Amino acid sequence: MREAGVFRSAAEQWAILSRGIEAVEPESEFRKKLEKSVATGAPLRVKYGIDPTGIDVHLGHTVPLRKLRQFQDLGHTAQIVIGNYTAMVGDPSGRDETRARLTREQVEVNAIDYLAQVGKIIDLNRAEVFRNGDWFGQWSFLDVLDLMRKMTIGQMTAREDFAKRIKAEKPVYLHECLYPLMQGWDSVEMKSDVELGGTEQLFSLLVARDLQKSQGVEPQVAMTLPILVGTDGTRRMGKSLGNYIGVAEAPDTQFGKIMSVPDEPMRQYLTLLTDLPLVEIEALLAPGVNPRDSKEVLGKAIVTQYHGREAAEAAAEAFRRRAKGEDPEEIPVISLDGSLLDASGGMLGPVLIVKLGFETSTSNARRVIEQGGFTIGPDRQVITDPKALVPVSEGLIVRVGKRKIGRITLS
RNA sequence: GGGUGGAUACCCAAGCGGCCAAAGGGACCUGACUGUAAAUCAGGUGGUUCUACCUUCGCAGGUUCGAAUCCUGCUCCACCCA
Repeated sequence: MREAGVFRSAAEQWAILSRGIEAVEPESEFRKKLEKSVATGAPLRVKYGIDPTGIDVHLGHTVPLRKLRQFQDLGHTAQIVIGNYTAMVGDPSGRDETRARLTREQVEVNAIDYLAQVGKIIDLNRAEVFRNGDWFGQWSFLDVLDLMRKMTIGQMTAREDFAKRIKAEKPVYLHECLYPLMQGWDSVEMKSDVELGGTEQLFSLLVARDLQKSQGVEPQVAMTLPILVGTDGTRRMGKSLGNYIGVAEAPDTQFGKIMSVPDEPMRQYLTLLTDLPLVEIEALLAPGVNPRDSKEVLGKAIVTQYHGREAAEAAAEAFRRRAKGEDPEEIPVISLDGSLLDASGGMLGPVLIVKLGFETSTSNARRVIEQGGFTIGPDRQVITDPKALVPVSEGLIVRVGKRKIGRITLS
């Protein structure tokens, strides 16, 4: 941590801050702000907005958050704004569908949960936290109209995401048009110098400049970061797409998901999600290096950030065992109601699988059995007949597929 | 306000009276293989007391031996005209 008013040179800061970014608009203004900050000893206020719409902060969110942390480490002020009011509007950015509206209560619960997760990356003790309901909640309809007159339909519909939806004959609601204006107004209230966001946020980030100028506030610069692709390697990481890795997820899950990411986005992941020096990253990506080994380095680096080095090593080890077909060191114990067994201590396979929570329907469990994905005991006896009675005993090890495993304890 | 087109399983999207639990793609699951929970290949994916039965094609009714498919009303969406 640095003392307030003590900064590295603007050039040094630029070298650190420009890593992995998509763009800074306008760049010259940003350099000037840095220089001015060094000269006057006044830290820059760097804003990052979060919509408390869900509860899982994933690696995609950490890209701007990690950048914000870099600013913090250089002595600047992190400004987190919780869009508790805008969440009730729904951000259209990068979306081809309208977002659902959330209730006040949901938003507040989410906000608190969010901050807890964000705290893994940002030092919240040194950050300013805002809620935009603090100002929007006070507004009258007249204020809203005043805000709306700052932009035209033409400007609005020029946005790619809206244009796309219009072309696809999908609805664009008026309230969604208000979103960038509201987000921009946050910057007016917060007097932000820099705002971070994904590339799809560029429009909103620039709207803020106009609003700030109109209110006599020094305009912010927009720093955009690449959109992280998800574990499928093609689409953006997102909760609704089911291709995300959450910061709150278990070490094994995080590690496993990293290993399942296709080879292509490796460079992006290494650059944006780790602090590894760029030369080391190039070495990991060099031809001849087994991508599996590079992914292991990446996986460990990421799990370490959220769970510590020890957990990362353990996750890597557990993964290796699984890959070799060995059982994990610790097999979870699952209790089973003994009265469900018949007189000879047997149970139908599909029923057993559902009772253990490995599948949600007996039909599904039946299919898994027919496909040879169900084994029992230390010698991994394969059961392929869904009608066969499985002899259940205390301590029996049951496996479904490659990842689901449990040791039965009767109760 | 008028007109036209549309609403199908997790998502996209065929089907337009019986052969439809509903083509195809994505996603997911299982198996084989391996560089791994990559890639590739094969199979599977509404539910159940499973060679049968039950529930599903925006919602509610109706016609018919029989409807996702035809008719009526309703809800929602897009586009065109005003």
